[in-house]
Amino acid sequence: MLQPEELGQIEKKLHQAGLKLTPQRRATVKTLVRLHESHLSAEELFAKVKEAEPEIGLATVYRTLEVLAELKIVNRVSFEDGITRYDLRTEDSGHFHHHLLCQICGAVEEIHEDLLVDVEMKVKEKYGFEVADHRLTFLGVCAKCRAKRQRHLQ
Amino acid sequence: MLQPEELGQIEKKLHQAGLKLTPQRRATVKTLVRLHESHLSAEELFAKVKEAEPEIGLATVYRTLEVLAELKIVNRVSFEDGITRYDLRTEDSGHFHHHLLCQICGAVEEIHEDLLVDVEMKVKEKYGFEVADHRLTFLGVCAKCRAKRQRHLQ
DNA sequence: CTCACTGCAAATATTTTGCATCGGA
DNA sequence: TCCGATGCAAAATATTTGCAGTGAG
Repeated sequence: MLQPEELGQIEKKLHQAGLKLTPQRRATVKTLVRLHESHLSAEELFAKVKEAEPEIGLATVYRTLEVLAELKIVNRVSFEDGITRYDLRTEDSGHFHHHLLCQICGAVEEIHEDLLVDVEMKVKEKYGFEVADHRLTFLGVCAKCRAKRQRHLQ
Repeated sequence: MLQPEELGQIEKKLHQAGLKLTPQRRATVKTLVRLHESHLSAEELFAKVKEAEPEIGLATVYRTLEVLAELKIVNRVSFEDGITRYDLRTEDSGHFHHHLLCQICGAVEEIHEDLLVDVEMKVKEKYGFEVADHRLTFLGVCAKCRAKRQRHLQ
């Protein structure tokens, strides 16, 4: 929805950090914004970026992702499968988002609602731990697969 | 605390699943229970098990961990560093536990308190997602490092 | 006695790095 | 122009697999 906006924002951030805006970085960021719902791995992103920028190398994608993670533009996440995925931080709210991973169909849905405000406060008070960020994934059965299961039980 | 108890429980589970109780599996499970607070990687666990069972191979440790994960005896977890770690499920409560990962010193602390009862209910109601399990890690600064930081600021 | 299990080494998969070259600022 | 950024290939890690031999049940 606010994708072009985000694209500009991110390029600005890169610029402010004193980094060069190479065509490879542009293409990588652009693809990342376009497919931000997909939770791509480095390899997958590489394949997508290559469509627009065939000269790009996999190492550059890794290096760009590293830079983006340092600038807090993306989060590294991993869903049990040992592959690191990259998740664009939503720029609209300063808030994190959570994931719903369906164990039947493998779909990952995002929840853009901070459910942990109270919990984080409790962690701070009770354990003296200052929370800066979090990773929360629920594993279970998504609405679609639940419906499907119902149908099959008849 | 209830380690020997757990050890027996786990071996019983393996047996019930029709799996052989080889010396390698015994040694692996025993080490896992003994060091259950360490969040070991396969490689680290291998090194530890090797002390008691020098003949064991790394592949066996991987294969044993796979079996244990299938039987829900361990959870796979990963803390952003690309390495899969294995976390013994606490047998005492049926409940999950959460992690506090200190970004300064790298320590991982466990919280054995289910903070998400309300949140999971909300997820079910609002998103139609049936939660079976979750992974929750807070990233931040642990109490120890906070104290250290205070001292250095003086 | 049988077949699941194992060790070892080779194969894969994933990510990082060295280095000569290129090109954005 | 200059130094950061890139591509490529090689290296470093992490994990899986094929296979012949072994031993738990």
